[in-house]
Amino acid sequence: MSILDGLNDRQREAAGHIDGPLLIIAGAGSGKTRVLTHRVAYLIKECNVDPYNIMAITFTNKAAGEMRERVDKIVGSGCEAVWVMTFHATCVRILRRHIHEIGYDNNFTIYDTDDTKAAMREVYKKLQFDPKQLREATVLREISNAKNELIGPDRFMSENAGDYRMAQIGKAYDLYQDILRNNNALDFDDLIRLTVSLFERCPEVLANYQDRFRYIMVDEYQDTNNAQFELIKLLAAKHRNLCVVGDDDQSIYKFRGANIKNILNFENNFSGAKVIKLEQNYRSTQNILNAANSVIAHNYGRKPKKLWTDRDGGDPVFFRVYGNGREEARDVAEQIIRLKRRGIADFGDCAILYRTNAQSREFEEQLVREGVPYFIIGSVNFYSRREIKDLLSYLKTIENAQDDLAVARIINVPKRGIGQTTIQKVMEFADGNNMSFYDACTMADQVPGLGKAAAKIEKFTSFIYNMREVLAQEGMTAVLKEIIDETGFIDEIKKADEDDAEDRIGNIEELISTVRQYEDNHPEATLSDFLEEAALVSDLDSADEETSRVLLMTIHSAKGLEFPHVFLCGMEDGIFPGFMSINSGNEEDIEEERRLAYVAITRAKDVLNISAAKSRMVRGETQYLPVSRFIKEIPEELMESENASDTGAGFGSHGSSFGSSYGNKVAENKLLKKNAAAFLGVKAGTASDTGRASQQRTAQVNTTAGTFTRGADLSFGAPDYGPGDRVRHVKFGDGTVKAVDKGPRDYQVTVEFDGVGQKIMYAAFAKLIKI
DNA sequence: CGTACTAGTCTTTTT
DNA sequence: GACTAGTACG
Repeated sequence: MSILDGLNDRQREAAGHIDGPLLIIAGAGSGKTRVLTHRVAYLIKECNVDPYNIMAITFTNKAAGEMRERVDKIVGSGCEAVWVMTFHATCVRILRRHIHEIGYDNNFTIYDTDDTKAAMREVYKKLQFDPKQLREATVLREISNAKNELIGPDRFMSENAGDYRMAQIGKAYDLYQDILRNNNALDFDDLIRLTVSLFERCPEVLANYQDRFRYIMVDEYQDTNNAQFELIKLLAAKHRNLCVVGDDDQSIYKFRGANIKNILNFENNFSGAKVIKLEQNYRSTQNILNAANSVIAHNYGRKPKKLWTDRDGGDPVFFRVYGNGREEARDVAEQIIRLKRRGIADFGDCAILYRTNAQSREFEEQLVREGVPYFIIGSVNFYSRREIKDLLSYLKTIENAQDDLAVARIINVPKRGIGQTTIQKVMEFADGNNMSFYDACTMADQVPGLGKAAAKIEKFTSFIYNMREVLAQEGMTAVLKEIIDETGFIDEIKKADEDDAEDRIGNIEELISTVRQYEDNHPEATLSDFLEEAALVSDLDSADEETSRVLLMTIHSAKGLEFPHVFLCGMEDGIFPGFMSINSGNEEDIEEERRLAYVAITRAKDVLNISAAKSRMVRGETQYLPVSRFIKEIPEELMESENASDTGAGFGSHGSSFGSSYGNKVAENKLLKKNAAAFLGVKAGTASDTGRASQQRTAQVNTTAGTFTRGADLSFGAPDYGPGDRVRHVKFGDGTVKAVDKGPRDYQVTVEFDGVGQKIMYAAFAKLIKI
C-alpha cells in the first residue's frame, strides 16, 4: 500500500513527480495541502530522501503549522528535520547564522509596520521633510517596492536622480536604512532582500544551503514577489527539484509586491517544467462553483481552468439588497440566529466576509445586540496593540537596549516625568557621541542641560538594570510580571480611560500566559527567541482555536479557509471593487479585485449569501453606491435575488422619514446632520439636569434626527436614561444605571452590569441603549 | 512637563 | 467616524 493511495489521479501524479521543476496549478478547494503533505511523506518514506534535505515554504504561520502537523501524522517521527516555515521565518533562520558575513549584527531585531512608521518619522525630522507634501506612508511604500525589486538605496538614488520627488524618496530611503542599521533592526522586506544578497555575495553559504535543500516546495506561489522569486531560484539552482503550488486566479497580493507573472511564466523560468492542474473541487456545491467560474472567466491572461465537483446542484446563491449597512448587518445576524435555531448550522459554521476591516464594526454591533458569539480576525493584531507593544519594548530593552525606538517608546511609559524635550536632548547627545540612546541614558548626568530630568532617567536605567538581574535569575515570565508590578502599569491603564481598560488588562494577562506557555514549552529558549516569534506572528494564526463562534474577517484573511455558510457583504461598486481600483483606470486593478471576488465565492461549502446596501456610511459620510459589477457576472439562473430593503420609516432608515425628494441626497443628509447637531448643541446649553423633561426632549430630538444623532453629536445632549433605568451596552450587556453625572465634556454614567460589575463610562462613548 | 482640546488625515487589502 | 499629531494652557 502506497502513501499515494487515496489521492485522485491528478493529485497522485503531482505528489509522485519527484525530479525536476513542477508547477501544480491548484484550483480552490482542490486539495493542494493534501498533495504537498503527501509529497513530503512520499519523498521520505518511499524515495528514501533524508528529511534534512527537504524544505517547504509557506506564507503564513498557520499554513506552516498545518502542513507540519499533517506531515507528522503521515510520516510519524523522523520528519522534524524538514524545514516547514514561512518565507520570513526561513530567512530569519538563515540570517541569524550568516548575516555577519555581509556586515550586519547577527543579533538583529525585526521591525513591524508600526516600528517602521516610527523610524520614518525620525527620518522626516532629520531631513526636515514635510509630511503634507510627501506622505510617510508613500515613502514607505516606495521603499518596500524597491526592496521587493532588490533595489538598495544607492541604486535607487542613482536611478531616480532626475526626478525630484523620487530623489527625495531616495534620500529618505538612505537615511531610513541608516536608522535601521543603527538600531540593529531589519524590516520585513529586509529579511528577504538581505538573504538574497547574502547568497549573492557569499557563494559558499549559498552552496551550503543548495546542497542541503535538495527538494524545495513553495505554497501559494502566485503570491511571491520578485525578491522571493530570486530567493527560490538561487536555492533551487543546483538540484532543480522545485515544486511550486499555486493558483493564478487567487493572486490577491499585488499591493504588497506579489508578481502574478511568477506563476504565469514558471515554465519559461524553469525549463523542462512539468505542469499539472488540479481542477476537482472537494469543497463547494456545483452552483457555487459555477458562480465562481463565471466571475473569474471575465479575466484575461489566466491559465484556463474550470473547477468541477461531484456535488451536484445545491442551493442557489442568495443575493439580497438592503436599504443601508445597518439593515444588512442586522439581517445577517438574524439569519445566523435562524440557522442556529433550526439546527441547520452552528455559529462556527458561519463566516462574514468583507472587503475592508472598517466594515466589521457594524456587524460587531449587531452580533452583540443579538447575543451571537463572534470572533474578529485581523482588525488589530494582538502584538501591535499599544499595551502589548509597550511591554514588548520593555523586554527588548532588557534583552539588549540597541533599539533606540523601543527605548524611547517606554522611557516615559508609565509616566516618569521624562518629556519630549529631555528625550530630544539625550538623542542629540547620543548622536553627537556616536552611541545608542540607551547608552546615553546611562550617563544622563553628563548630558548638558538636563537638570532634574537626569535623575529621573537614572532611575529608569537602574530599573532596567535590575530587571536584567531578574531575567537572569528567574526567567522571562517573572521579569514580565515584575515590570508590570514595579511600573504600576495596570494602575496607569485603569487611571487613563475607563472604557477599554478592561480589554487592555485582559490583553496583558494574555501576554503573561503566552510568555509562560512559551517558557514551559521551550525551556532552553531565550528572551530574544520569544521576541522573534512574536514579531512574525499574526492574528490569523489563532483563528482555528475559535470553535463555535461566527468568524468575521476580510476576504484576504479568508484565503485558504472554508465555511459551510458564507455571508459575503458590502457588494457595491466603490467598496468591492474599491474606489482605488475603479479610478485607477487600469483594468489590471479590477482583475485583481475580481480574483478577490473569486476567492470569496470559493470559501463557501454549502450556502453562499451575498449582500449589498443601497446606502452606507463610509468615512463618516453616507454614500449611495450601485450594486457591484461582479454580481452581474454571476448568471441569473444561479442566483435568487431579493430586495430586502426595509421600506418602513423606522429608526435606522435614511431619507424616508424626512419626506425628502430625490436629488442630491448626500448633500441633503450632510445638511440635516449639521442641523441636528446644532439643535442638540442648543439643548445642551440649557439642560442642567438629567430629569424627565430633558429626557423627553432628547427622545424627541432622536426621532426627528434619526440616525444622525450618533457618536460625538450625542455628547451635547443629555442621556435618555437616568438612575434606576435598565440599559444595554454593546460589550458588557445589560445593567442598571446607578448614577449620571455631568462632566466637563460629557455625562459620566455609572452602571452596574449584570455579571460584569460596575463601570463608569462616558455617555457619548458608551452608546448605552435604554431597555 | 502634562493635559485637554483642535485640526487634519485617512482606508483597501498584510507577511 | 476614528485616530493622531500638533497646540495652547495650567
